[in-house]
Amino acid sequence: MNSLPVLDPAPDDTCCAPAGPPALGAEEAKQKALVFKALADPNRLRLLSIVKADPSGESCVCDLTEPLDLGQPTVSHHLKILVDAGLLHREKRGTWAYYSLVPGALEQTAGLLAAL
Amino acid sequence: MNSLPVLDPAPDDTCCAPAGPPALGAEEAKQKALVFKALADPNRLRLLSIVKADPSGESCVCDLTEPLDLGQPTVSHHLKILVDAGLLHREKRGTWAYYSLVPGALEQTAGLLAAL
DNA sequence: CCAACATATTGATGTGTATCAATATCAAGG
DNA sequence: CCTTGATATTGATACACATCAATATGTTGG
Repeated sequence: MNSLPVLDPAPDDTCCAPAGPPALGAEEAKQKALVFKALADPNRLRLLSIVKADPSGESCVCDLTEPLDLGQPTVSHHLKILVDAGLLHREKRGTWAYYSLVPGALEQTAGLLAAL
Repeated sequence: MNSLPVLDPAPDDTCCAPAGPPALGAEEAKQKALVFKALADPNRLRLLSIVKADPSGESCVCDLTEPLDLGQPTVSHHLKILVDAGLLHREKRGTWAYYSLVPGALEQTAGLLAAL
């Protein structure tokens, strides 16, 4: 009920600031920090890595619980955080939920660093 | 007493893995997560931004406390985390401590995302 | 409709962290 | 030496978060 795609839009203060604050504004910083918060956990990095490495480009939860040695609810929780951050895409087919990288999301996140 | 430069070295398992694990290993993931943990706070992102934006390339703590509206010990704490992550460099000249971006650190961090 | 299975949600718990007040360290000036 | 000023460290507190057990939801097959 609370999906907040942090990466996609962000079209509010990156353009022609009228009296631009000298550096990163508080709001902007909070938004960007959300993405890095999603990346600030070893298991979530591994989840991204596994999903990215899969030849089919997607993985279901059942394929992700075992390599991380975590319980299924925990993996589900981490996946939700990655989806909310705009890094992963979730598609449910039948009983299974398939997760895949949002195209360009990692590159866009890398761009956040360059734009600091 | 506990400086752990996460970014600089990392020359232990990026080369010719003998029986390479399918994706990101647990150790490697923990290391990388440390850098993103350092970035996962709005105030730390703003600190980096301010230091980067300064024409002289460096800022002292006294210049950083005011724009963030935080106490001096808190700013000092955040700066330490950024230094430990290998993102900032600290140089003390006289009474003042000057912080500057570690050259290439942000680009290297962006590279971590591409290498997932 | 019911049983079985995959995933998500909830509640509880321990750990980490951001912040501040108080104090310590340490350099410069008198 | 002592005082002043800048930065760092410590202790305490409130809040966020990672994890799991238990349960709910929802889908497939009989």
